[in-house]
Amino acid sequence: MPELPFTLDQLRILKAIAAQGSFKKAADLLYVTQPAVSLQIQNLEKQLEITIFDRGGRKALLTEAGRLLLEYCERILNQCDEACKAIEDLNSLKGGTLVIGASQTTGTYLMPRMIGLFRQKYPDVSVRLQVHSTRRTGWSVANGQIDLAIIGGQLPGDLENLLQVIPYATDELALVLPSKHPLSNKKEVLKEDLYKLNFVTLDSQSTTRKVVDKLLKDSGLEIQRLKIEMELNSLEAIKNAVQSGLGASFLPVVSIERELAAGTIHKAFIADLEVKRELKLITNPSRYTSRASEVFKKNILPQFASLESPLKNI
Amino acid sequence: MPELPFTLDQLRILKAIAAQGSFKKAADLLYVTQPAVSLQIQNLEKQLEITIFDRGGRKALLTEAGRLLLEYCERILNQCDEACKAIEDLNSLKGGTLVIGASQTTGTYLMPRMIGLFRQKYPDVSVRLQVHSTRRTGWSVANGQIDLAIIGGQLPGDLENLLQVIPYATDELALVLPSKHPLSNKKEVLKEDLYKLNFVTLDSQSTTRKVVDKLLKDSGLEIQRLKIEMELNSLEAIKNAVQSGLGASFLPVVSIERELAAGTIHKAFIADLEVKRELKLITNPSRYTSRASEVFKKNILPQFASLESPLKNI
DNA sequence: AGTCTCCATAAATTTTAATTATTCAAATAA
DNA sequence: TTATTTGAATAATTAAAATTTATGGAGACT
Repeated sequence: MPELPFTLDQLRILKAIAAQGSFKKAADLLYVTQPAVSLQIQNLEKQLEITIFDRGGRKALLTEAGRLLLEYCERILNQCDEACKAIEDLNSLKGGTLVIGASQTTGTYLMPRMIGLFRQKYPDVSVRLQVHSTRRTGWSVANGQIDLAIIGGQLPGDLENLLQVIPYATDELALVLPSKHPLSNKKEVLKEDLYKLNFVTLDSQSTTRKVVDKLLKDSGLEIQRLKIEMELNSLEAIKNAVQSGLGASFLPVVSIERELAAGTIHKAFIADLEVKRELKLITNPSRYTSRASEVFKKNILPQFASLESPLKNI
Repeated sequence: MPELPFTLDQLRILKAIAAQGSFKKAADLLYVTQPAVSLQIQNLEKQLEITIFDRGGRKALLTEAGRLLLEYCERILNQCDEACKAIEDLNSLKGGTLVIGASQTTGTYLMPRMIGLFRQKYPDVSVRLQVHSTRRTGWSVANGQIDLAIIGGQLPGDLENLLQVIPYATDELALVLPSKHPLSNKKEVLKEDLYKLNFVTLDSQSTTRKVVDKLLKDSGLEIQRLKIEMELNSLEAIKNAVQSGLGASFLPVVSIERELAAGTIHKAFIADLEVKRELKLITNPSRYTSRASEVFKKNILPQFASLESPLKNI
């Protein structure tokens, strides 16, 4: 590693003298005294073993070496200014990238709206959405590949206390029926009715499926008595299956808003059962938080938060 | 004038850490202690209001802002290195330009050889030769447009004591005759013989002409008695005229070497007269002396110097 | 748990840079 | 010419900044 033979301050002084044609004027311009300027240039000349200025007459004139150095000087100082600007832009969210993680469900039905809102406010920050399993998403947050993530399931225990997990909204997992199903006419269904239904479910690897199973079990249902007609690995496929009358399912309400509005699918109310899960924001507290990530958490997410979410208090 | 938000040292440290992945290793690399590195990065982060490194785990990882800054950092440091190299080259004569002034005579017959020798030794220094009148050459040296000059005449009085004038060689102004001229057979001619000759001379503006006139006058000749056949403004033209038998002339020996060797022109020895002028190096002592100029004066010129020249003692 | 590595922090020291005051030299003006 | 002004160099002092030594704490590896 070679020593640096000059400092940016010296270059700045050099540039000022060259522009002003005088040590004194340069000193005034830089708000320092004239000897400060003289000494710095002397140091510079000593270190580079060159003479930079001809101080003969009234004006300080550049020597050949001086002109050469000045060229580089201007280039270097310009680069410095540019660097500053780029950093400022990053600070003021006029640049940079926000990397968001999400599970299949949140990534498909929730994130597009959130990201849309964010981009509307900060059009100069580019956003990258990575949809992966809850597990993998968690790890990405842990090792910094992802700035923040929204998940609907449970993190592996080891990650749970490594990361900051903030529930910000509840997502109902609604019992949905084909619109021409007999139960669709009832005002509400009972737990017992569930055993009579054929279910189309997500495959058992899925986080959402696990959540549903756990919630049903916790509320006293014997899930092994539920009849599973088929297992699919896509919510869209399940929605189609339900609409075709193949069976019932528990689906996140966020994923069926359009179908409910169109009436092609029926959402049943269960008298004595509420299947709800929490949507959580996960971040890595032991890592640097980008300004964009900060803003997303503070300004965007609360607009999607339930009333009881801690985010509402920010 | 904006303040500089960082120093080159900080950038150097940043680069080292990024390369080594560790504050400590960077410190070792730069031969400083680890806290020095830590503090500088902290200052940098404070001044730019960004976080540059994620110091969570075993390795120090760049944040987004850090990566951005590093890009500029590398560019800036590269420019610095380049600047150093350019300066070094200039110091070691691997670049730069030497501007030499000369009068017509020296410029035509002497400088090409000198410059040839210089370029042979320092092929990376480009040389610019400016041939002008002695007067104009003198002024160019005075105001720094020319690094050094070789002249054969007298400088205007005001320049004389402003510039450094070093006689480095004597140049004989030989009496030359057509080879078939009757006097060419004599071993030597006398002053008196000059009055019988027809002269072809430089025009009266020329420095060389003035020098010749002055020298002849000083040695007791009545120059108005000398018959001037014609006045030309080019040495080459005069040489041709002499070779064609049109008359005699006083010419610098340096300008007729080829013709003497070929025998197409005759150089007469005058018994009681030596017409010699001094060739002088002129420089401006109150101005910066480039390395190239220094070297030219110390290494090249002495090879063309007469024994009694002060340059021989360097 | 224990050890090791790495980074942060604090206090002291050293180094560097800036200021004030003064001198010197050249350019301008009387 | 001499006096005055202006710009730069120098010296001594003061102020600021970076570096070091010493120490503490947190995470990683055994």
